[in-house]
Amino acid sequence: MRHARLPASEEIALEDVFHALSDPFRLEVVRRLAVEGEQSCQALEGDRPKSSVSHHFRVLREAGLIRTRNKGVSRMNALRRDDIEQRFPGLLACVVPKSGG
Amino acid sequence: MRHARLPASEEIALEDVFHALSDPFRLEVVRRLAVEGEQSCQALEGDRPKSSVSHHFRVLREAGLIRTRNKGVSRMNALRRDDIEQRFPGLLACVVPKSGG
DNA sequence: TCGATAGTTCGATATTTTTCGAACTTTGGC
DNA sequence: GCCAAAGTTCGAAAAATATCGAACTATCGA
Repeated sequence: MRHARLPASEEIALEDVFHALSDPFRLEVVRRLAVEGEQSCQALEGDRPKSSVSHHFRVLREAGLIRTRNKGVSRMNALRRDDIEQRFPGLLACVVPKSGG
Repeated sequence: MRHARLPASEEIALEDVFHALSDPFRLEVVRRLAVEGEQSCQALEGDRPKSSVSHHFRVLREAGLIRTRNKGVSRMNALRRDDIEQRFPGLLACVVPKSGG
């Protein structure tokens, strides 16, 4: 299983982040990861076939928004909060519902 | 000349804003409007033909990012700073170079 | 090792965007 | 009214994305 490339924090490009977040499904995924923490792809798929879900997670990963690790038979996706905050301070706050504040 | 619709502040959709800003040319336009203030389309066109420039300004307008008014023979485009800030506080700060502060 | 589960990759098709020329509209100046 | 300048709109062609099934990979448990 070849893993898709993960940009370093400094390499995250604003255009790519915006493109990734311009899709309603992906925006919702990011919001849920922000609120609920690390999740498997399956936990966030709607009715979509898995190839479509996988595609959207890949876009998020390549944009630098999420990181994926193996956990048993599934893969857990986590928002790269600190990396994003460091690179584009305040961006996440615009995206996620105000989280306990 | 039928004017493209301009969403009210409350109608501005985050997906649309992100889509509008995911294009390098449009992102640059927004940055320049932020720094230099109101500009004609011509002042910001690169080498592009005017139909292409017009298209990009329309995307920005329909996303709710800019407002356009007639000024003599040209049209001046202004960033909808307050509307955007009201709807998505902090978003513009992620996009524009830190402006004296 | 076999089967099941969770994702990924590939390939083809569909949809959306972008690009650009040509024709058109609006405004200003003569 | 006529011409030029600045944009807009239309239409067609090119490019980028999204969708989805099928085949493939990796991990767990029996």
